[in-house]
Amino acid sequence: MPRTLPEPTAESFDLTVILNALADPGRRALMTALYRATEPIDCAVLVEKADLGLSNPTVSHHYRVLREAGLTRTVAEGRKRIVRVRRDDMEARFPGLLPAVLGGP
Amino acid sequence: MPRTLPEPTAESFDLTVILNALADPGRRALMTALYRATEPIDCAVLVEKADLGLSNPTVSHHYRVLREAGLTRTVAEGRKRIVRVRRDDMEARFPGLLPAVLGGP
DNA sequence: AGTACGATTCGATGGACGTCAAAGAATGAG
DNA sequence: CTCATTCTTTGACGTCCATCGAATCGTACT
Repeated sequence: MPRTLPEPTAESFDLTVILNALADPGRRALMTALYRATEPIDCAVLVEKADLGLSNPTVSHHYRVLREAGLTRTVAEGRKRIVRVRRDDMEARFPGLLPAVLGGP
Repeated sequence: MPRTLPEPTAESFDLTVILNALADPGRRALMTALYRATEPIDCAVLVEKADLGLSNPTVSHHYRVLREAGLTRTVAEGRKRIVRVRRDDMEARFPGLLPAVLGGP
C-alpha cells in the first residue's frame, strides 16, 4: 500500500528553500542523477548511481530536505522508497530553473 | 582612477558557491534589483532600492559574497562602488540560471 | 513469532554562516 | 593639512547545518 510522504504544494514553494536545497553538492548530485532518470527510481539504487561517500542517516536527511523543498516526490512502497522529480510543479513555479541548475533540458 | 575589485574568472565559477550566494534572501533581493537595472549602479543607491533592513557591514559582506561568486563586478570609483551583473559570463557558464532565479529574461 | 533488512529518528559534534558594534582605511571638502 | 563621511575589515556572538553512531521503527521473509 503506497504512501506518499509529506510534501509542500506547488503554490507554497519557497525559492530560498529550493536554492538552499540545491546549494549542497551531495543533494545536487542526487538531484542530477534523479533528473536524468525518466522513471521513478528506488532511493537505494539512486544513491548508488550518485556515488556519494555519505552515511545512511545523512543520505536520508538529504532526501528529506529535497522532498520538503518540493523538488522531489517520495512514495513508500513496503521497505523501499520510490522517488521522482516534481518536474511539472517546478516548471510551473520556476520555469527553467532545474534545467539551468542540473544541466540539459 | 577606477579599480576593479577582485573577482573569479568565468572558467572558475563554482555552481555550489553561486547557489549559496543566491540562496540568501537579502543577497537575492540585491541581485534582483541589480538585475533589473540595465546600467551599472552605485551600491548605495542599489541598497536603497532593495530596501533591506540590514546594517552597513552586513550589506558590504553580501556584496562581497556576490562578487566572489562571480555574479557581480564591482568597480571602485573614488568613494563610490559601481556594481553590475556579469550577465555574459553567467550566461556562458550557466545558461538560463539568472533569468530562472531572478525572474524575467 | 522471530529474524533480517532498509529507512528514519535521536543526540552530539564540528564547522559554516548571518549579523552587528567597533575599529580601520580611503576619499572628498574646507 | 585636517577633518568628516563612507565603505570595509575585524572580532565576537548566536544560530543553523551537515555529518555520523546508535537506537528505533516498519516491513518482508522464514
